[in-house]
Amino acid sequence: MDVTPTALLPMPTLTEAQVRLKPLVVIVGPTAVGKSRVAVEVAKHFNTDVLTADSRQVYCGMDLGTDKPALSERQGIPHRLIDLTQPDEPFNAGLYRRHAVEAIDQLHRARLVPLVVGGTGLYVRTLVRGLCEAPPAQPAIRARLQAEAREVGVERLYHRLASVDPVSASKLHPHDAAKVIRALEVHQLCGKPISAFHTSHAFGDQPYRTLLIGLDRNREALYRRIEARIDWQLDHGFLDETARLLARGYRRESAAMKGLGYRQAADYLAGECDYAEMVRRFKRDTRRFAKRQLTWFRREPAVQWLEIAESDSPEHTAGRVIERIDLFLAGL
RNA sequence: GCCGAGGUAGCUCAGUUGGCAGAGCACAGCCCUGAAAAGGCUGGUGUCGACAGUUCGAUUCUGUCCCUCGGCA
Repeated sequence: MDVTPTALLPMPTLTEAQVRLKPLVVIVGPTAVGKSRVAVEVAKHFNTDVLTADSRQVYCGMDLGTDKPALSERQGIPHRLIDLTQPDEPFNAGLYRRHAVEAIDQLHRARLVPLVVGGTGLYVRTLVRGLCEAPPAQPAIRARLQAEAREVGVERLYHRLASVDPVSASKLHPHDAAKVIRALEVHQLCGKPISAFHTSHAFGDQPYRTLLIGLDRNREALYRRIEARIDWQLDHGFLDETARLLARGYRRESAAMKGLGYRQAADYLAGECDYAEMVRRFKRDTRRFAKRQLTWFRREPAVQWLEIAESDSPEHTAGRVIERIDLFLAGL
């Protein structure tokens, strides 16, 4: 960090009393709403880092397709919780939480406001409301359950779940392979139903004093931005990035390569659809994803929503966010 | 102007031997506790081009008109 005369650069650090309350500011919103640009401005103002909450930006080498901010866009602001692992390594909400808690802790020790920005609802929730103590995924067990689902059908697994954990079964749809498998996995690992962990935890932790800000735009405008961004990515080497990852041996079935865009691009590169169809699916699936994100965040309690108008600059939106944060800090 | 074909959901179309219409895509809503950019669920009233006639009843039959697309002039 450069040594700058404090008269020119105010350093709004937290007081000891504020730090003790463990404040946390989180900016959420659908993909392409403009979170990253705003976050950099906000981070500059508070002289803090940007902590991303993005399940895809954690992978090294997946840059363009995950809309990872380029170095120039970061404007000297450290971005953390990016590039944490390789695309063939398992990553999950629990690992994210561990990394994030550590980063937040460091910022608190420096008496700075931790600023989390991201679109992965579950990851944000693990910070804001904690994560239950159920055992983490165990690759061997999971692989076996997946194979079984493929061979005999998910319904059979669902039926088994209904006998060992009727509570979970009643909450899941028999076709929801991912969650049925996870529930069976937990039961196999520790003999306890995952529903027991969920019930006792109930997202009841409150490790931080949190301010949640949601950014949104008019739906049509958001969709236009999504499509424009995808066109830009395709014009700037997204297919090359995908080809490079495939060439390095990352399989199409891996969690990382099943991400938006990579999946469609890999299908196209394998000759399974033409270019126009690939673009169509990439855009459509991204629109649908943005919708799911909004459903999730709408349900998250206490989100303060800010609607961004087409004519608003990132600086303007950042100004509105900073106002909310100032109010929040003043109330601590 | 004449001859064809057609006008049904945002789009492409199916259909009703006359009984208040249905698929795909698009879209909308929802669920989610270590795969979460993943995974799953739900949703179709639309002047069936307009008007008139026949009929108990017309989107379906008849007539006129309007529009679209071909072909011929």
